[in-house]
Amino acid sequence: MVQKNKKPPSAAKIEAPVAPKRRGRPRAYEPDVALGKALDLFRRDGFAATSLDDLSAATGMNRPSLYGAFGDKRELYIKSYQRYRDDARAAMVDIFRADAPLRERLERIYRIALDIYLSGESGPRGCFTVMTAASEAVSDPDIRAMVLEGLTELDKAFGICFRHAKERGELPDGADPASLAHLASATIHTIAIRARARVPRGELEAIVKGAVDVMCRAK
Amino acid sequence: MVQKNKKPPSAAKIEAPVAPKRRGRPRAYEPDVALGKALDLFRRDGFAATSLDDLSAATGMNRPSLYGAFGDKRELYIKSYQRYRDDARAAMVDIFRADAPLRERLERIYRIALDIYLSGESGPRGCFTVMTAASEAVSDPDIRAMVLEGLTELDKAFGICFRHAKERGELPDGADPASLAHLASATIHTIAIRARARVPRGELEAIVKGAVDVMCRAK
DNA sequence: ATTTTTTTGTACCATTTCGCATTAAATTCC
DNA sequence: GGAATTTAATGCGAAATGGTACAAAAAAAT
Repeated sequence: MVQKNKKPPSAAKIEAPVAPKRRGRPRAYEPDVALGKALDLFRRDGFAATSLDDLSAATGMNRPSLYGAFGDKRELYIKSYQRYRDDARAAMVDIFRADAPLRERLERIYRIALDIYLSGESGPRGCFTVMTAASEAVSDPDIRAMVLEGLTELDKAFGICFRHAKERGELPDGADPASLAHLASATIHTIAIRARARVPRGELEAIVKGAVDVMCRAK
Repeated sequence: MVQKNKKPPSAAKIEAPVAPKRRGRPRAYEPDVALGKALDLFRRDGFAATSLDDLSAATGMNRPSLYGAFGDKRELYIKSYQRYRDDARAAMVDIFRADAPLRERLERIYRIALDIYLSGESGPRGCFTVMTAASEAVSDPDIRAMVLEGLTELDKAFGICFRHAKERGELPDGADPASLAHLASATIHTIAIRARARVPRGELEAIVKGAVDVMCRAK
């Protein structure tokens, strides 16, 4: 039995949006929730320390199903990271777009960030980028590209915030939006790291408050 | 043959400082340089991805010798981390102690930090704490304690800097040394992460310059 | 009912991993 | 020179790892 083409050539244009009425045995998992479980594991333990057995147990999928659905371990890791970035972006994009005073926007962003970093039953989960992706970035060009993309995306979003605030007169003329944006990103990074060391939320919030004060002081 | 006491009880007070004239076969390695090699590996690949074979090859010691000299993998990791922290502290302590203007002190600290993070033949090595230790910190209390200690130590050192600067009138009365210290640490953290993503030194220096400008602006 | 298609479940394989047991080598003390 | 002692070197072994082959199962299509 030679199976050569993965997609039947006849079904070229038909793209069922809801219930594609798949042909064979139905899958016993939902890809989205499975990917979420994999993401949790990778985020907690990193790439190397997460075994396929762990992933299999957490997702409820056996190894061949995992492989068929997401590819090998590295592909699953990358898909998990993409998922993480999508979720984080979705949680922040509204705030970045919103037309609110600078301080309020910053406070809301950092509140979301703390929620992301501190959630998790078995300890704070930290930030995927900072905790594991940055480590892989040195040796893996694809992951490195994703990390760089994420870093500059955050810088840019903060940059728009500060430029906007400056135009509105919330910042002094001498203020440099790009530098402030880097400081805002740096504050994200430092709380991600500290969260991982189990620094309690109150302390992290104090650090954030101090940073916001410095970044917003229009003196 | 039962060997029970590791040290001969008779040599209680004698502590030869230079050449102890050891009794058996001389070791073929220097513990210090071997630990340095192990540190390089752990820093590059993290705990899980570094195998004892890798460590054995890099140090030139075979596995049992490694084991005898440093204990198991986790102990070696911890000793490597201690070594890293000692080196980093030694490289910075003079600058922190020095009595120089704030801006100059900060610039020198960041120059050292960049040197540490960007050195290495096979890509930038980044910061041990940020790259691998913070990941282990969630599950390993000992490593967590070391990470926390390192974080607060840096915060405190910067804090002294800023308090000192404020007393000297280099900062406005409204400036909060503690908040500025956290921002200074955050800048360390952000360049450590970016270095790992192979952001070139020039960009990192620009980020540092902007951060220093914000932290030093005495307006 | 039979065929086709897709997924599941079990089991397996080659490799790697950590740790240690054992023997050989090199040095000091007597 | 020989005993004692410390280290090096080889290699074993049990367990874990990433990946896959293969057959059974569950659905649609004919």
